[in-house]
Amino acid sequence: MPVNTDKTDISNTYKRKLYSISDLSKEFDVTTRAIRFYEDAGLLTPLRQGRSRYYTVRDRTRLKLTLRGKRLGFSLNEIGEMFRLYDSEPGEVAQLNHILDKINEKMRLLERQLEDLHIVMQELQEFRQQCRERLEQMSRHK
Amino acid sequence: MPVNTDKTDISNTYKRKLYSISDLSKEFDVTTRAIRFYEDAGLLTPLRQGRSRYYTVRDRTRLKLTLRGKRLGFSLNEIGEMFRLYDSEPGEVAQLNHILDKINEKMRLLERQLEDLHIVMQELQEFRQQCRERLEQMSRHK
DNA sequence: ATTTACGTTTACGTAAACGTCAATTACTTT
DNA sequence: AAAGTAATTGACGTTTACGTAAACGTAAAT
Repeated sequence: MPVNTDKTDISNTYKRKLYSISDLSKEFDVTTRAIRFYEDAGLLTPLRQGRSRYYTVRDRTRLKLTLRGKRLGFSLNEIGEMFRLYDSEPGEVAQLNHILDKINEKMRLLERQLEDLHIVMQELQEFRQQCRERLEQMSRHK
Repeated sequence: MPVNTDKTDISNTYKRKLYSISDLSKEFDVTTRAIRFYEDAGLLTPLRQGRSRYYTVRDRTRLKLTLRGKRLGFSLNEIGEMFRLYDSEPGEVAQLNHILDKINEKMRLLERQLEDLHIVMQELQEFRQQCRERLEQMSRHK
């Protein structure tokens, strides 16, 4: 549940769309330590009211993207790089082409990963099938 | 190129199907250090002729599987676990069912990863499209 | 015979991604 | 006011997966 005390400047300014660190921690099942660590890594930039952190919808989204990236094996640095690409004002043509290169590189990686994934899943299915046949045999053999 | 001196016991016994550490290192583009590390982790069990290591086809396959597993984000321990499952003599029904549970667990993980992969790839494609449209605009604006 | 290439062991180093205290602050509930 | 609850800031510890360097062995090539 979002933080909502309605007396702080911050929550008025941002109209109740703020999350505390434990809100996010619970929602995504990560420790608060990890969340702060992602901040150190430049992935999150929560508002500060004194010492307290308040996370916007944008932060929440970024956290979600971060965790998804991690599940795909990306390092926090790589994830940060993608965020920076996404946020960069694409002023010049050269800049835009550079971003396109980066995107294509990531895509190649992901395509390879997709291949790997299919192979491993198929192998696992075959193995599972073998196990099931073994079980069949044993039960018929009584 | 596989090791083939034809005078050692080992290469006669295993009929020329042996690889040196640098053969594998080159073929799969991993350092020899990494290969030895995988051995320490119990993933490879090369033959020994004195101090030298000789890798069988089985070792080669396992190395390939190891690297694929790594690309999918599995730890060496998890990879080892899968190898052990695969090698285990499925004596009892209980044992077999346990293996099936493990397999199903991995499959769930991989399915989630597949989802993540599709989502990220789609996001990247959209982003790429935006970049291209920007470029179009700029070139027309000349 | 000695360089060159390849391989081995041992051991310490390192980067990433947090975990785990400990000490402190702040709020709120009793 | 006291106690409990949640958050913060260090700071050090830990695990994983190797890198790197030293010191030595072996075998082929010059």
